Amino acid sequence: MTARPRTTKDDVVKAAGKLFSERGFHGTSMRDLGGVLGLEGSSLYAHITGKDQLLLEVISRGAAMFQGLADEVLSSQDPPDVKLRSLIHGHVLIVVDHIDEARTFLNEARFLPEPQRTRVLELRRRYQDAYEEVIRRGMAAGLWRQHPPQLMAIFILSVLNALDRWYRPQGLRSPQDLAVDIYEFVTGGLS
Amino acid sequence: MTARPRTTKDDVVKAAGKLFSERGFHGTSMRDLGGVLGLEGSSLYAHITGKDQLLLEVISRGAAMFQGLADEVLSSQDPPDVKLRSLIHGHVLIVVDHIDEARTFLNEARFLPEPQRTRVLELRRRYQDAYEEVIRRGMAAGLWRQHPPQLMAIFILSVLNALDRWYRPQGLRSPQDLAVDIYEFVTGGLS
DNA sequence: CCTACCGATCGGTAGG
DNA sequence: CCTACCGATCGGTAGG
Repeated sequence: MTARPRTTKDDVVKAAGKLFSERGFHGTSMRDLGGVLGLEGSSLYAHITGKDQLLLEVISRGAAMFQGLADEVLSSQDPPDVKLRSLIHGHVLIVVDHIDEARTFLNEARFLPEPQRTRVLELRRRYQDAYEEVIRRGMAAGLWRQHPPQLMAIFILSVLNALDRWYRPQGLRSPQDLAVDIYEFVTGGLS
Repeated sequence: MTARPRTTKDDVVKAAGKLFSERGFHGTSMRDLGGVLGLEGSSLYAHITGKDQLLLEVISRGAAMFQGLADEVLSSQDPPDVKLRSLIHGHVLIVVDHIDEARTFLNEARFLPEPQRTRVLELRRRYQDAYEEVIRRGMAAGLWRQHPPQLMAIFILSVLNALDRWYRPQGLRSPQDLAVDIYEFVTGGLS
């Protein structure tokens, strides 16, 4: 009655994200990955061409979510403070809902072969630029005190990017509450 | 005339810190490490008993510096705001002056075998508790607005622990300036 | 998707 | 600190 389970490429990429984020890229073997999927390590090569490609695939998923958020917020007509609020809320939700891809994107990109490594670092830079731009406009509009926008962007992203290190789903605070707390904390620093 | 260079255990631990922090523990082989010291990989075992022990040694150096800072600040008679300022300045200086050990302590501890791994995580917890305690006392003294102290400690440490990801010695900002910027940013969030 | 296997590399040891 | 080496494991391929 129940459909026979069949491993798809999506299953492989998801499982790889979990292992890469927990044990690191170099701490994960193809046999480990096969093991959690109930396959031999060599069988994975029916779905992918190599371990490096698998890493790129996981990281690209993470990158796409953050870039999608930045594009959406930047193209809106909201004032800068609302935009910053949207960036923070969106970022928290991405980390909460897709923690493996987010962690791999943030922590394992350095193990990508060139030129992919450089490309991913550029994507992270573009994401940071989105924050910087919103902050700059908010200061220009008199919403926040004057500070170096680049430094403020780094500080805000420091708080957001550390989320994956301590966030636990069973925690008392909902993702929404957490986003509000972070927004208030960082705008306190901007005021 | 010049003394013959001779590799000491300290050289080995320092070089290991550099490689572990740059390439990760599992991305560094004993032969890699020997290579940067001008030795064969097998020669390293005259100085150490194993790769795991080497990781513990690097991490212990990082842990000791942070714990030393926390002990010193907590035992002082300064008011909470001065204590927080001292913690932040001390933390910045540790990261700036000993970035390899700090990064390895922060990022590679999960690869330690048990029970060392748990012990190091407890040290990190104790370090966070120091921040929490200072924040709690500052709030009780009316220096800062009431917020959950644990959450504030996490946010402040998020900014501090992200330092190793972007700090560059050739940057325009001196470590002292940076510490002031961080203090103002996070106390803005506390006010 | 498995079996059988490849050459390369891993952490580590023996003996000097 | 090196040479010579160990068994284990690595990413990956051939063939079915």
